[in-house]
Amino acid sequence: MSNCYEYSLKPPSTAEIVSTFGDSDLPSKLYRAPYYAVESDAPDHPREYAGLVYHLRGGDGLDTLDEWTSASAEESLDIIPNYDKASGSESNIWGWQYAASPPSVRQVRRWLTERGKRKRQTKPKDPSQIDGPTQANPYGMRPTLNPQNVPSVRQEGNMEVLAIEVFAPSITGKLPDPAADEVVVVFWSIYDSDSQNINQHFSSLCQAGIIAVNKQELNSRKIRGWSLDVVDTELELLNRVVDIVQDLDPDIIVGWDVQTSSLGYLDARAKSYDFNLAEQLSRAPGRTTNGGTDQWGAQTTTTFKIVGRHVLNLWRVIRAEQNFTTYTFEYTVFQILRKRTPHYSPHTLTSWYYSSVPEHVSRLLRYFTDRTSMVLEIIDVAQIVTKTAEFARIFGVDFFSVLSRGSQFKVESFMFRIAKPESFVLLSPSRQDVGRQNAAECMPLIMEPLSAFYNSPLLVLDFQSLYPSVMIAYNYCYSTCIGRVVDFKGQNKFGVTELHQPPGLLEKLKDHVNVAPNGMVYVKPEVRKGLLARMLTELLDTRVMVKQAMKVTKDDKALQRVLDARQLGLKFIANVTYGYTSATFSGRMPAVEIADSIVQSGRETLEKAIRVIDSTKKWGAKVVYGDTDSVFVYLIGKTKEQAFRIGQDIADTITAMNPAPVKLKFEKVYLPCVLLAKKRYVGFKFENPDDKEPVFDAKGIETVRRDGVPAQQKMVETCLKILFRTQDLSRVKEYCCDSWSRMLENRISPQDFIFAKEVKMGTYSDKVPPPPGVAVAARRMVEDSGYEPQYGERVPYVIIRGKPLERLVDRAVAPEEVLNDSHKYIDASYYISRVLIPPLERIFNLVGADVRSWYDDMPKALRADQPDAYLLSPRKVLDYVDLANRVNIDGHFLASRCLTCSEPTSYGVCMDCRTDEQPTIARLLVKVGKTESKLKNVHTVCSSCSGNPRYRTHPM
DNA sequence: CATTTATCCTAT
DNA sequence: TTAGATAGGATAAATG
Repeated sequence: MSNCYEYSLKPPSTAEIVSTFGDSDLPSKLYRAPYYAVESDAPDHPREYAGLVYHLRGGDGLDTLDEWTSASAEESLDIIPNYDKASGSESNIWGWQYAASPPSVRQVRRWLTERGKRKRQTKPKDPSQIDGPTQANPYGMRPTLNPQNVPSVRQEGNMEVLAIEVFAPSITGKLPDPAADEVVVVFWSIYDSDSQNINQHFSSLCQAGIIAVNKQELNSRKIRGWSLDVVDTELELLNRVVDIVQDLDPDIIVGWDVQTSSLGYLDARAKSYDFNLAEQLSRAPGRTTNGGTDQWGAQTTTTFKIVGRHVLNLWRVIRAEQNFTTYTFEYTVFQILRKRTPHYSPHTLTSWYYSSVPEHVSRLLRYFTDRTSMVLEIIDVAQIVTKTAEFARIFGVDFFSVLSRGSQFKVESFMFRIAKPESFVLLSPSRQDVGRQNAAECMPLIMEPLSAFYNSPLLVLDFQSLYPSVMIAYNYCYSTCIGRVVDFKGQNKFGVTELHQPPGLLEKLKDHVNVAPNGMVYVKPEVRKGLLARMLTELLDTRVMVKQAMKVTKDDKALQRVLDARQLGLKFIANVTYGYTSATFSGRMPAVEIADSIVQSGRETLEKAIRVIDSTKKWGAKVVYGDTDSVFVYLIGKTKEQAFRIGQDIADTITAMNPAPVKLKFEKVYLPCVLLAKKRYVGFKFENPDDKEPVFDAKGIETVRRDGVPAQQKMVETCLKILFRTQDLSRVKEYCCDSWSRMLENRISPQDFIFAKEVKMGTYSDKVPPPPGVAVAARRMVEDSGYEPQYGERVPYVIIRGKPLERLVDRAVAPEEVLNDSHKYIDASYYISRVLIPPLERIFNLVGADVRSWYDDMPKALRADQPDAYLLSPRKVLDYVDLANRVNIDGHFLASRCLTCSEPTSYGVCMDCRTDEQPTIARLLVKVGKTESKLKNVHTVCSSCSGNPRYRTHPM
């Protein structure tokens, strides 16, 4: 390790744990925490802080230790092992010290008795790496932040990742139920997440195996690259899994879904043998952190935890990282690995397992081995481990906290590293204190846009990191505020506390203060540079350095990835620091007054910029929209080239008007563009003057939202493109009418009409009908008790034709139902009237077209048998009930014609054709072939047309 | 027919 | 125990 601040992200090995804590007294929680503080005024729940122990009193049995009630911060530090008070170094705490959270009474006692006896193991210090400010390092930043000081690729920093998937046949054909269905095969694969590996072929880095319960057909089937291990019983199989985990000793265990399959299923099975899997797999034998209900884990990461190893629930990791319309394994594989993978129902898999055809068994094994290695491949391609590890280093928190904890924890951890050398102690308000804060009074500026179609260049400029810049420029911080200009309600409240400044302070400092627009007074940097300003300056500067480093190391792919992750981590902290001050609901140390100062200053900065732009004659510009930190400037009658010049001029002028580092950046030119509403606009984007082809760029509208259907996204985008390219409304109309008639004739792919929205079971009000996705999921739960959507899972559904006035919820069904039930039809008129027309109407109203009339005026022949409930009043709909019923009956007959000879029948293939087998089969095969090639064609056309892989159909 | 409530998802 | 913020648009369905 190159410097003393380097610490590993890997959990400790069993040997290390035992050598640190001894066999008999392992801490209950081995996740590495930097160090802990016990707060003084929340006796019920001492809260851990990534920082100093500054008071040790009350709470968690510690109240028996009377002598500590009056302990000063200085004294308290002594009880932390290896804390070197003289130098302020905590090097060993950052090393392999693992702390329980919070320290037990026993642990504190032991620290007490061992104090003094303990031999300190501080490493010799390199002067450039001392925490305190030096000339080279004026703010005493951790060397970790300096890209030059950190070896970008560590010799032993890589982690071993083990993927586990399991197969349990289910007799019922439903999802396997851990209470009844035994696990018969376990698949595992391990790889080394070293970022140096990117040039090697992925499969060459893996080692993999299958553990199967003895079965004749299975024993003879081999999969290349996978060792086969045969056992006699399920219990033996579980023991083999434990052996393998202990033997390979991975740092991370992963499954696509570790709650209901993979490890979660194994754990549930293990319970029936009274066998604690988590305990067996752990690195601290006999320890587990599981038990009880862990709602938080279930909703964010995983409830299954193993002491000493990280358990990743891959779908949740992906959900947090990527914006997908669904998070099925198949869809994720397609999006990330760019390949297709089939999905088989538990019923099919089970039938393969019991099949006597050897091919079936092979197929089953192949399916799962592929799945297991793809889990690792996703982790590799999406850079999950390396990215998370880099974030952990930047934030100064442990690996798992990067995934499991919120932004406050990370800001705090980072802030503390700046606060400590300054001898600042963060206060720790109680929930009540936080709740008693004043209400926020300031709001960002969001202009009402001049909604229109803009045919001349529209400039977009935004202030780069406005809030962090404001904090730096005006020195807004906890540590620089000296109160209000005028007392509020007779009090001088500041955040969660009361300010008691010495009398005469303001007089003394009156030439050295900034007064924020909300009436708070802050000292200028020459008096004291604020903690937040200091931290943000470092963050932004370091980020610039990292970005520069990226430019000069273009050839080193591994390094690029690390640097990119580092840059993103820095950006993250800078962006959420404002949020930390304004976290009024759950805040750990919020201060509304600071948040208000920032917001109001930001607002005034923007307002001033707008005034200047509007009033500067030479630009001939008009501000038509602005949101928080951005301005949209219309340059009527100017060319694209002029626009780029003026844009740069505006940016420079406004930047020069503002204190550093506030900077207005010229972002892009839209030509043409549509402003629809606040936070909703779309245009053809040019980022450079010499860009030839514009990029379709939309914000807030249906094309970028995930609560519509693919057809809606495609149609809105295509119509907009036609409008932008040709400005010919008749072409748009032609396209729309064409699409609608195809829908009415049912010449559509159901794929394009699937909604998929998040479902959060257990959070819904029972006063109103549930959202459609919830109703669909609930119905499926009745059918298959094993099925319960995970918290936040996106449940797909389509809307089918139903009786008029039937509620939408009752017409929402799972997509498979439409495919499997010939009486169910996608409700084309619902989709047209309620899903497709409204967004188009909003857009084309602005150019004077009436989209709905296009539909109303369409040749009605096609729609004669479908009264359109959405065009009628509810009363009139009732008149149509009879007709609708007839239509339904008619539809029934129409759909039920023999597939080969077209004679009416209700059996798919009529009895006559059934008896005449050979020609029927031949005809059916021809039909299947034709239909398949048709479908393939459609897919090709579809994807080539949209050009966006996101809209390509995928296996469900 | 307008307003309110519940829900979802996005912009900044 | 955990948990950045607010503003805003949109739909469905109940309510006044």
